[in-house]
Amino acid sequence: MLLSSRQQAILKALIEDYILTAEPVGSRVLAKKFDFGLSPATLRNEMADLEDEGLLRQPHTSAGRIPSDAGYRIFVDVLMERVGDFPKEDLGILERFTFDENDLYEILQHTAKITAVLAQCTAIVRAPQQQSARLKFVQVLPLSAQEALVVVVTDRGGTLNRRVVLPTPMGEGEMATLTNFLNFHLRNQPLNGLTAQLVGAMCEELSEYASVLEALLAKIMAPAPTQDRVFVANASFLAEQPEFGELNKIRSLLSLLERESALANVMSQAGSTETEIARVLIGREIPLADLHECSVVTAPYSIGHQVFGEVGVMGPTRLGYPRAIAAVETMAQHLTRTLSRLFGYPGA
Amino acid sequence: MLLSSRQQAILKALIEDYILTAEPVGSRVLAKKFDFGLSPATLRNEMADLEDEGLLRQPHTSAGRIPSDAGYRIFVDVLMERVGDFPKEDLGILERFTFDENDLYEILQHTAKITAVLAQCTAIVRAPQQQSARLKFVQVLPLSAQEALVVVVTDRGGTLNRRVVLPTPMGEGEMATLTNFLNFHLRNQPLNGLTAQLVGAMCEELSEYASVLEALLAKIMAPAPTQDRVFVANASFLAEQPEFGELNKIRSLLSLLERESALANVMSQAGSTETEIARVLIGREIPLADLHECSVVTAPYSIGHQVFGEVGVMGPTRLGYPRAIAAVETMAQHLTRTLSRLFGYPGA
DNA sequence: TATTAGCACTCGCCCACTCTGAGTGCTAAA
DNA sequence: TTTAGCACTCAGAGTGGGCGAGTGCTAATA
Repeated sequence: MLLSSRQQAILKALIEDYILTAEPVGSRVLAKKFDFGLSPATLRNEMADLEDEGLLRQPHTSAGRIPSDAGYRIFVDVLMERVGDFPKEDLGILERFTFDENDLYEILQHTAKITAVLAQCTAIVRAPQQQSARLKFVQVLPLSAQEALVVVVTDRGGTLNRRVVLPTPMGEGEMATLTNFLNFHLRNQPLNGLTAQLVGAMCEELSEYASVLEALLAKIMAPAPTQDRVFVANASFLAEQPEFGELNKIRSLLSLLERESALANVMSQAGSTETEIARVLIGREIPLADLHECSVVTAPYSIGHQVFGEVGVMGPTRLGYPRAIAAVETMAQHLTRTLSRLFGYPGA
Repeated sequence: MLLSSRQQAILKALIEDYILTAEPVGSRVLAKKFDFGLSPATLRNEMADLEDEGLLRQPHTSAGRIPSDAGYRIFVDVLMERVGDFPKEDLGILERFTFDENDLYEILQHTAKITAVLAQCTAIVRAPQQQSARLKFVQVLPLSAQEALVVVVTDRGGTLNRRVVLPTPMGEGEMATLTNFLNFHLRNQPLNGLTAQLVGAMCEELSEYASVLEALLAKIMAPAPTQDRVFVANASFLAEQPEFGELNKIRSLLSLLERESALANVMSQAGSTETEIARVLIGREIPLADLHECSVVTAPYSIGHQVFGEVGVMGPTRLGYPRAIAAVETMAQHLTRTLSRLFGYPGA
């Protein structure tokens, strides 16, 4: 199953042509477009061999060849030329977004959009549930004597703002005291780890404010969205692809894109373990029947050395892999940098 | 152009059948399904009259009739029976979402999802740009000696959290002073109304903190997303509709759903002036060619007596109008209540 | 031995054609 | 005013032939 360098060249050319045209590639066009110095007949023989190896297949007898999943795999692993950096005008898009101003989810949504533009296909960004996030900082702000705003900052970049109706009126000084008390006890605690026991202990310690504390802690512990959040951009790209010309396929893909948990699953399973390095899943390698004709490319991003989520793109197996990989890695890096700058507190 | 009550009954029955089946309705099925006590021949005559009035049309000679935009218009304005309340199990969905815990955008996203379930079609929720929002409250929190978190609460329910690198280190006491100073000057100011002049005056007044103030104010004024934000749910519903069986139509609709500004336009123009009252736009009434085969139903929601955005649904002109209207109005009410509770400060 | 030209063969696609059935409009009778 | 009957229309499904792209095989060639 070792390919001669000529076979490699043919396979590479054929795949690149098919990625561009979406048309099965015949021996004649292959000979004409690429200068192998070989006749169509010779190419036919080589192509037949490649088909025997399982790297190409024919949609039907009188059609040209298209790559199989295995063919794409070799293309991605061995044959393909990685693209270097994106041209300036593309990266200019990055600058147009002032990430600094926005909150985590807006940043991720923007990232998805930019990734879609760079990779020229559908983009997906996953942010994991904030369940196990740890509290970095909490502050109780007076809105009125009866109401307070609780601001919680987590080590995952999340900021929760929650409104609490106070059981008893309180002054600003009391709230400041409470803030100090809460920070002392809760800093570095996981949000979902605030057990009834801990709450009880705290209420006991500051028994005069027990009822207020209980109200506050209830809000702080209140579960963030229990699901992973997933941001999709340029979904309509999928509808443009000729391989999804059948209505059923489009429909199943569209509805999949709306099932966030399924998407999150794919993303987290597809992600490589190495941060900011792309991993490619091709066709049936994806453990989800709806995506057996698709490929996904994902790269994890991180905050403070901990993988935080993935930037990914998705398209038919006939995907512009070099571009997709570059886009996904570039954006994962960018995201890691941005998030670390914004949320990576020195003490973390 | 006055319709006899018999014509009205026929028109109503025909539209209701068409909404259910998506098949052109012929005289035979009409006679069979509904008990008019009339023969198909008589119905044919009436249907021909209704067609002359422009309320029905034939896709082709040998097909049944389908409603025209004008026909739907009469159906919606006159004929249709409004649905009362949703059954308990449907409204149960509402309760499952604990709106209280989430921030504005999450609430709106949830609202879109629930609306889609209730109306059984694609849902859209618009939140207008926060440009003209007024500052209700600002607080500077110390993250470290070098960094602060600025929390801005607006009268539109938005909470902005922005990280500021301080030009000079500051203690907590100083930050508290700054917070007081900022609140005194900025309360009730529109965020986009912080002119250079005002900034200058403030810096002059507190000249010792001029550089810090400038950094803080730059962050506070930094534009929120300049576009309206739009939340879409159940987009795949559109792909399921037989009237969008052609790929081109699906594609144009999908790409439209991704152009937030265009959507926001439609929503804001379609919105009625009366809050929580649905307005229906049918087919070519929508000033956007891509939607000439669609209908949208929208109802504005508000915070503190000011219209804030719209809850809407969208589908083919063959839309379940009664359900759609009820869903949209229910959710607009719910949203108004929720947002007023969460963000409608007494002082507003 | 590797390559190439030639040729018969396969098969999807397109087009024209027919047939069928649903639904109509019109006319004449009830 | 309503209805039965009938001729007519037309989309859609099904059929069959021609076209063309592309193949595999064989025999000739370098």
